Parts: sequence; C-alpha cells; structure tokens
Amino acid sequence: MDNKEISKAYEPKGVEDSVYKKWEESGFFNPDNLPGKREKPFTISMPPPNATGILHIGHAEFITIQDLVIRFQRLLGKKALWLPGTDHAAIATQTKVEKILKDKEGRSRHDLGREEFLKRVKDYVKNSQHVIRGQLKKMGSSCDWSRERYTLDDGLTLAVNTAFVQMYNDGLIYRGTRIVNWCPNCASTLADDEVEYLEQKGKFYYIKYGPFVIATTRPETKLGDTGAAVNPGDKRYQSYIGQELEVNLGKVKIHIKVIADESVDPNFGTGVVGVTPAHSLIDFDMASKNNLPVIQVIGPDGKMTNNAGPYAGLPVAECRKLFVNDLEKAGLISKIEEVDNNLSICYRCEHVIEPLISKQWFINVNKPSKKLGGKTIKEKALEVVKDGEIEIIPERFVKTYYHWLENLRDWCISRQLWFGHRIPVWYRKPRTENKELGTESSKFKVQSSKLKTIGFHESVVPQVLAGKTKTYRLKDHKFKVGDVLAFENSQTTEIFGQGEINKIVETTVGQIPLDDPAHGATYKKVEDLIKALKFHYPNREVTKDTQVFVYSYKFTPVQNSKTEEIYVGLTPPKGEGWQQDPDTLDTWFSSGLWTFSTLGWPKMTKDLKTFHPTSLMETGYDILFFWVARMIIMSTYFMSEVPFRQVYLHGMVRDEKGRKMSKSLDNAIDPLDMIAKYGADATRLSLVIGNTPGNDLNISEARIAGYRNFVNKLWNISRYILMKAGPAKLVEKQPLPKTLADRWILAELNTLIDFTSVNLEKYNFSVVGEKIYEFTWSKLADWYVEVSKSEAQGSGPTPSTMLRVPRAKSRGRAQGNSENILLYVLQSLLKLWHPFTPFVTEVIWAKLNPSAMLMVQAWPKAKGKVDKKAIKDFELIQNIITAIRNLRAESKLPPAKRLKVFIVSAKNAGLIKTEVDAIKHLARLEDVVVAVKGKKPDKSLSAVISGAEIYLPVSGMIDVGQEVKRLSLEAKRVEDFIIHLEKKLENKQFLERAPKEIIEVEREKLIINKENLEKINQQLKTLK
RNA sequence: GGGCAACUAGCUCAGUUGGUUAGAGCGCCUCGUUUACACCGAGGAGGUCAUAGGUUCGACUCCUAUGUUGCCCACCA
Repeated sequence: MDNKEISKAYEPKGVEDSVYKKWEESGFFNPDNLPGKREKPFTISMPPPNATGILHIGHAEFITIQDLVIRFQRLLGKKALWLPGTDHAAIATQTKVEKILKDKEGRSRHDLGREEFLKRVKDYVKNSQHVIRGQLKKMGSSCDWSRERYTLDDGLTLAVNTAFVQMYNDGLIYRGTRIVNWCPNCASTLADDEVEYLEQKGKFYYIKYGPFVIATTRPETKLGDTGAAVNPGDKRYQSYIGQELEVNLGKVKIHIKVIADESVDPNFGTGVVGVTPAHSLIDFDMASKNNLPVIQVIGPDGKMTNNAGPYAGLPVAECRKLFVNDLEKAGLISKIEEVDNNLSICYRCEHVIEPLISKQWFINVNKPSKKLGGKTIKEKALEVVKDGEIEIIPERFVKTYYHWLENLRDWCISRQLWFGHRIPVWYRKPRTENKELGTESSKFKVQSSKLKTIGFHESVVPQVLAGKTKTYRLKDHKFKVGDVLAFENSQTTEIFGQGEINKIVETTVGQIPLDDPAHGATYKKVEDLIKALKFHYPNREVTKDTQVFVYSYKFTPVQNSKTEEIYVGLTPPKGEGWQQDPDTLDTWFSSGLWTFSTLGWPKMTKDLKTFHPTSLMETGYDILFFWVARMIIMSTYFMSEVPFRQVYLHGMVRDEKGRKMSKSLDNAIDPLDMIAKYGADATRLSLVIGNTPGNDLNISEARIAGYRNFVNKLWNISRYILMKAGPAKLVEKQPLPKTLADRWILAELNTLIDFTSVNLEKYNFSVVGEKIYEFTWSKLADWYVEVSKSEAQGSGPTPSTMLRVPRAKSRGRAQGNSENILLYVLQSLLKLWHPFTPFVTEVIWAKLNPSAMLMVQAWPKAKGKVDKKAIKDFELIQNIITAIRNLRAESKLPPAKRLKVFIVSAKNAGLIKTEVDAIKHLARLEDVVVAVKGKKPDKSLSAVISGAEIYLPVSGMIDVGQEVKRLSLEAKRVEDFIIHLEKKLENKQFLERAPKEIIEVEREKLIINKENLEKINQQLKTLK
C-alpha cells in the first residue's frame, strides 16, 4: 500500500458504506460463519424498532451500545449473535397509516375496509423496514441479517397463537367485563401503563344533588350515576344510607341509591360522591359491592349514548358545556373551583381516555399455574430477579421493577385494532337446533333452581374459576357436607358453576391460616383478612374473635353456553357459523415473546437451544415495564427460563440543555445528518462516552464534531506510523522495549488493555472510552510519537540516546526499534477501539493487513507484568519537561529562545542524566546541566530563573502527606495504621524526605495514639 | 400522596468499595507557519463539590435533615 495516498484528513463519507459492504459479504455477522472454535454463545436480541420508519437519535444510542458489546464479544472469541428485527407496533403503525390515508386521500380505514386497509399497512411497513435496515447499516450494526424477524411474520404469528392457546388452556387467559381504559380516537382499549397523565388546571363543579352537594370535575358523567356514596362513619349523612332517591339534574332526573363505602374520604369535597359505575374503576367496584345498576352514558366513539337523554350523540366536551349550562339555569351549581387535575391521555395519540365498561380478554396475573409449580406469573417474574437469575443494570431499577410487578393488575390484552395478531378465538351463536347444548344448558338451569345457591362477589369469581376451593363466610349458610351447590356471581346473578361441600369448619377469624393457597387469596396480616371480610360484609363488625365458617368444596365450572360457544385454537374450528374475534392482541403480547419466538419457538430449534436465554437485554428504562417485565413473564412461563441474564438500561437522549428532542422545539438531532457530516464513528462515540446507565444523555452537534476531531487524530497517528514504518506489516508479538519511552508506552498499553477488558465486561463504556481516548491522544500522540520523532532525528550529526534505557546502550542497536513498537501499539489500539469506532479502525487495519478483517481478530492480551518503574520514571521526565515549558511560558521567554537549565536532583540524577537529550529536544533547550544535591542555588521548591538559566529542583518534591494517606489507605483499622506509621518512621529515607514540621510531630509521639494522629492531620492541613 | 435520581469549573458531565494537589470534553485567555494532524501543538485561568448538622485521624464519597430540579408510580370523586 502506497502510504502517500492516505489523505490528510479522515473522510468517512466515502469509505463507510464500502466497509459495511465488506463486513456483510464476509458473512461474519452470522455466528455460524465465524472463524475458529467458538463454543460460548453471546446473544443480544435487538429491541425491534417500530415498523413506522424513521430512526431517531434514541435508536442510534441503542444501536451503538449493542453493536459495541457484540463486537467486543466477537473479538473475545464468542459465538456472537445480534438478532435484528422490527415490531409491528399495532397502535403506532395503524395510527400513522390512518393519518397518511386521511391526509392524502381524505379517507378513513372504514372507507377502505379491513382487508384493503391491512394491505395498505403491509405496504407501508415493507417500505419502512427497508428504510430501517438502511439506517442500521449506516450506524455500522453488525447484526445477523440472515436471522432478521418481524413480529407479524409467519413464525412469530404461530408463536403468538400458540402462546395464547397454551395460556388459555392453563386458565390464565380469560374474558371478562371490566372497566377498561378506552381511547376514543384509537377506538381501542389500552393497558394501564399505556395511559399517561397530564397535569392541568381543571374546574371542580359543586352540584346540588338531591339533598346533597357533590363535587366533580366531570359533570357529564353524573348522567350515568346510579348511586351516591358516603363514608359509613360520616355522621352528617347517616340517615340517608340505604335510601333510594330521585335527583333532579336540570333536564334529566336520575335515580340513585345512597350507599356507605370506606373508600369515601369525608374530608374531601363535600364528603358525598356520585357513583358512576360505567365510567370509573372505583365506582365500578363500589357498585359491584352494593348491587347498583350500571348505566353507560359515554360510548366508545367518545359521544354520549342514548342513556344520556337530551344529550345523546354529543361529544363529551360539548355535553359538558351544555349540561353545566342547564344546571346553572336550574340553579343547581353551587360553586365552581379551579383545581389542579390529572387528565388521562393516550400515550400514542394524546387523546383523552374514557374509562368504559367493556368485555375484553385478560391475562390473570394472580392465578397459580401448574407450569410454574403453583406460582403465579407475577410471583415467578419477581422471583427470577430476586434470586439474581437476572441482573438489572443499574441496580436501582430493581426496586421500581418490584413495585410495578407487585401492584400489577390483570393485563388487558385485547385491542380493537385491525392491525396486529388476530385473537385466535372463534365464537358461534347457539342455534336452537343445537340440541346437545340446549339440553346441557337447560339441565343445569333446572338443576340450579332446585339447588342451594352460594354467591361469590364478581371479583372473586375468577379465583374460583382459577381453582380456589375454600371460602370464608361470616354468615351460617346451614350447608351440610355433601350438599351440591349452584355457584352464583352475586353481581350478575349468573350461575358460573356447581360444587359439592367437602368439609365445614367453624372457627374464628383469628384462627384462619393466612396463607392457605386453597383460598385463592392469601394474606400477610390478620388485618388484611379482616379488611377483606369487611369488604364482603360492609355492615358487620369484624374482629379476630368474630365467628367464621370455612367451607371447602369441589368445583366444576360451567361454560355459559346459553349465549355462545367459544373455540380457542391455532386453526379455525370445523363446522358452520364460527366467527373469529374481531380484536387483535396487544403489541406487547407478541414482543413479550421476542427473545424466544425469534429463535424458532414453539419449535425446539438448534438456535433456540444455542442462543436462549440470551445474554444481554439492552434497552431504554422507559420500557422496563412495557417490555422488559413482559418478556420476563412470558419467558419464565413458556420457556421455564429467563429471557436474558442481564438487563442494561440506557437513558434518554436529550438536547444540549437537557430538553426532550421534539419537532416543536426544532432541537432534534438526526443521526443520519450527523453521520453524513461527521461520520458514524464520531456519532457513535458521542453516544457512548459520557453516557452512564439509566441516566439521560445530553448531546449537541458540537459534541459530535469534537469526536470527529478525535477520529481524525487517530487517523493521523496511524498515517504517521504508516509513513514512518515504511511497508506496512503486522507486529503480532510485543517487541522488546529498548528505551525508557518504549517501556513506558508498553506498560501504559498493557494497563489499558487490562482496564478495557475488565470494564467492557461490566458495560462501563464511558470510562473505557475516556481511557482509550486519553491513551491515544495524551500518551501515544503527545508523547510517544513525539519521542519517536526525536529518535529518528538522532540519525543526524549528534546521535542521541533519546530516552534510552542505559542497558540498551550495551545491546547496541536502538535505532529503528520505535517503529516496531509503534506498529504494535497501533495494532493493539485499533482492536481496543474497534467496538467503539468500527469503521475507521477497519479502514486503517486494511492498510496494515489487507488480507484479514479487524472485526474477527483476537482481542489483545496484556503481556507480562506492568512495568510500574517505567511509568514512574517516565512521568518524572514528563514532569521536568512540562515544568520547563511552563516556566518558559510564564516568564514569557519566546519559544525560539534557547535556554540553559540546571536540573537539581539528589535521587534521580542518574536517570535524568541519561535522558538529558530527550529533555533537551522536547523542551527545546540549549543546554541542560544536571546538578547533584548541594549545588542547588535555592532551597525553595519553586524554580529559579536568572536570565536564561533555570534551576529546577526535582528531589524533595515528595509530600509526606501523601505517604501518610497512602498508609492509612492500606490500613483498615486505626491500630494497623499506627503500626504502619511506626514502621515507616523507622525508615530513614522517609524521615529525610519529610518536612521538618512533620518530623517534629512524629518524634514527639513516642507513643502514637489517636490524638497524635489528629495532630498530624492538622499539621498536614496547615502545610497545604 | 409514595418512590427514584440529580445538584461538582462558564456549559455538558465523569469521579469505581471514604485517602495524593477533585478530573474530562467544549468554551475562554496567552503563545506558536516544528513536513502525522489547524479537525493541530505548548502553556494557563477557572471549583467552599446545593445548604446545615453528624460519623471518622480524614468526607465530593457514609448518615440525618433542608432546598432546588427532573423522572417514575398512584390518584380524590
């Protein structure tokens, strides 16, 4: 390679694409093709970007970190797999395509119909994926494209359906009627954590409400009230409890029942709450307990329903205006306050969420599963982190993870979207001629009418269905062992099964074992049990001594077949009249399977055996709950193993002032622009150095430009070395050092290699990046390269020893050795840098060794013990040179002016004498005189300048304070410290070096004790 | 309301289990046409480590309060 062709400045633009192409064509992204014996796998599942297209700087961040890790592991010799893919991102994608459709064609998805619309989405996604792939490549991603997956492709769809069916058969997936978060704009349900809150000033309306005044921020929902609730202890309203009232709300009259409920805070508002069961979770619970009817006044379209009387058909906001107006006219508004209010909004489209009552599919997070050895999925997901099977970095997120899981409610997985995995459930309306069903149903009905009935609160029914075989009752039902009972949902009066009494125990509340799994719900404290009982018996006193009946039973559920048949399976059922559920599954249901579905599950493939559990999950802390927790749930359930060993959570990327990047602020940094301007390597460095796990990273263009400068520096160092070393060659073995500088740079390199190897394993990218940066610029470029120049110069009229170790003289030839060292150091350095800056390092490597790629070289190893003496000696020379430069600048001596310097040193005279030539050259001196102790003209520690003569004392610069500190560092107890200090005091050299004041103190304390130590410290302070 | 984090140089941030003179990048000031690099080199200025107590021979680091900021969770009708 003709090194004259190397350009003065590194130009990434031209070379990056061709380098990537070379990598790709090598096939080494695929672990199966990697050279050498590679036994240990290392796997990263790429968090699949949404298939909506453009990658932003946040993606660039995760790409950089993951690529860094995987390249490092590949260099270490692992079977490194980084599996890429995309997520269909149901809501996000559907919303996006709908928007495009509306903007471009003015049509809605309903205008197109399901099939045509999905075709449009498919085309859109295909294009996006293409764009994403291109962007990933621009960043240098060394992921295995041959294994790329998409959450909606056939394999993953099979995985999703299989998962659903298995969970359903295990009783973990059920269909239920609940209050759900409904986004009228997306026309779909949302999971609890997909709801965001917006702090707002809102109005708090006080409305005359029959005999009460109630306060509300949402007056329009009052049209759906079926109750008014007060605290049972609130004396003001005692007499009303239980009454049924008609309430005049202007144009509308509603009928309510006054109930008592603990959850009502007598001190908030007026102490009376209008109960709106259809549109509030809490109200729904209260209504269930008190058998209040449920009236839905807001529809899924965000408009008032027919139940809203004269307001039917109005959007919620308009209804509110009109309704408040009407109330005012009727004199029913007593006052309006301004309050801070949290508005629930959709995390995708930011429209207001309406809590609605609706029939949806849920995953039961509290049901023990045989697959999990009787544990619930929640417990299992907690356990694997508690037991350390999964490590979360940084650790503080462990706590948030626990908190989230512990409070997790059943997960609503059905979405009313078109785009996504269709729920693998089919329904068939019963036909009268379906005799078998008819008889089944009627047989049960007849039977149940004759049977004794036992009621279960709706919230308990799922537990019974889930295998609860015990119930605690305050009431004596007068059952006998052997009685066959009809099990009734006491809210809906629906019969959901039958059972037989096995055993009856009469006891007291205090005697009940708290953790009886047969009961379904278990308790930590008696108080919790009492609380639970009070919930079911709101009007009874409950204490430890209250009498209680424990009924054990055998239970058989009955499918509610009078409405429809349900079929759950991988393929459509045979027979006529089956209709598939129109809904689709929550995106996170499929992405929860990501680590194993992408490797072939439900088939037990070779890949699945080799690469699962994956090694590292690297993702943003913002999706710890959405995604990470769900992957843990899904993997522990389906695979019976963790999805990954470690989780590394990175922070968000923000602008230079720490603000979120957004279109409106116009502060977004587009990684592709930055790559075009400064190169991918510089962009990568800016995302990794200065970035610590879990913390947000502020980034600016100036920062990226700074790293571009660095990449250029590395380029030019290499250019210099290649030019100096003549024909490029590999120097694989560490050359023998011949000069002090050689020993020093090798010692520094070996230290760096160790540091890098250790800290990259611990994902301390930033600190490693800084260290290699420092080595490259401040050590290699600023010192070693400069020294090597003077060595080259030494071929002039006065051959120079240039930092040559004395011993080397006798060995003869020292000239030219620095070239081998330079090549060796550069080659090792390129390997260290490669995970960070793959492009430029690969380009330089190609000039050294065109036949092999840097990407698959072996990670460097430190050779032998680090030569600490070399580091210390070299630093002394450095300090002398720096001190001279400093003095020259301070005394405004022009650089051209040659100086005479007397270096005064007692201890290091020998060393300094040997290196005089180097000092002369690097500090641009006329003459250096090394003086021994005694000739020193001034005993002060500062140098003396007289004319062009500098007296620079070097010995005696050691601070005794350091020694003391070092000692106490080594000692763990005070006693040890004292012993160490005493030993040190016996050392004459120490005493010689110590300033007089300190020695006085130390002499004085013939017996060293705590007080004396304090004195020493004080002495040290005053000395400073 | 509960929790988590941050507060260090003009700006953005490091600082690993307490221990040399608290570091880096950018910015700033002075000087420099040394053939690897001006995307550079040499030197420099700049910090009561948010505040107040405490533990310790010794605290940026540990403990307790307080203040400010950010985030997460819950949510009162």
